[in-house]
Amino acid sequence: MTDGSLRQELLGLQANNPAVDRLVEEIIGRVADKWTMLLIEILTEQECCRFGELARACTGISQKMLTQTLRAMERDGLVTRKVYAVVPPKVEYRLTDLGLGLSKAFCGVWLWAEGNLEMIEQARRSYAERQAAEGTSA
Amino acid sequence: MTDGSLRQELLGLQANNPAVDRLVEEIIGRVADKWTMLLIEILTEQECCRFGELARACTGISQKMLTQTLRAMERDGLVTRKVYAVVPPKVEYRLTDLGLGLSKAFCGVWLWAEGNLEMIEQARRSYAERQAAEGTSA
DNA sequence: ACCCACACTCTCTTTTTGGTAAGTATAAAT
DNA sequence: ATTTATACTTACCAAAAAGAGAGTGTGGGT
Repeated sequence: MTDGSLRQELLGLQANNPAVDRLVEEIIGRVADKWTMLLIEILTEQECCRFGELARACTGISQKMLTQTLRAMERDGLVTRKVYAVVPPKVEYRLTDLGLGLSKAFCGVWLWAEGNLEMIEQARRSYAERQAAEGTSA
Repeated sequence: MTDGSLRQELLGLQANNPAVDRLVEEIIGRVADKWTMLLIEILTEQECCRFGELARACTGISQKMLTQTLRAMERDGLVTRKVYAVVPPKVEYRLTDLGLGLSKAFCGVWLWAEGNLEMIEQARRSYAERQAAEGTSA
């Protein structure tokens, strides 16, 4: 248990291929940002959304970021974008199977965060205390 | 299957408490960045690392970002920081149980990314093609 | 004739992020 | 006396990200 066996065991896949690793890191960096995760969650809860619905559901997002994030997700094959040739315009977004798979994968992280909220907050408090203590003694 | 049952089923926890949701989002935003994920991976592979070892293992990171990320991780209770009062200085970092839990949670995302690399790259190619096609016709 | 939807797009400005490089402390080695 | 090693910290600067807000196209309602 002192070596890399845990990750290997958990991953159970190819031995560290540096090229694959780099790609994986790039994809995770791309995909693991706040808005992407939020949009995935929203689209998991309600599978078909229009642009405006997403804007309302995704509190605090700007139009710009919404468009940008959705485009990136479309590019990566996480969502489909269906444009209706009507006026006023109508566009529907929904997760692809790929996107749904990512949603499930993220679920573990959500669970962890939900389950450990208290511990994290406590860690922060005690860190702050330690800092304060150092401040007074130093 | 048309409503939010999937997430509820997968999460199986409290009904959407907005305050909790916001905290969870904040924590995920904090924790799901490139360097944090990389450091967690490194510290999962080798449970005890000195600052310099991390710097070497985490290719491309600057001292500044390394210190910054490690401090944030310490603050959130993901790593412990053990300082030896020697000269030259010696500091050892290792994951806490909380950090190890997050490592496992991230594992699902790594697996997803590794397992779907090909699909993502293909999605990107076909998106690029569609863009190019629109460019010529429009 | 005019305004409203809706889903953007564009420009401009502010904020945040991250890199570089230099500085710090100190004991041991040369 | 000078250098070396280590783990930082600080100051400065460039680049990238994100927000605000106005503009766009068009068919239908008034």
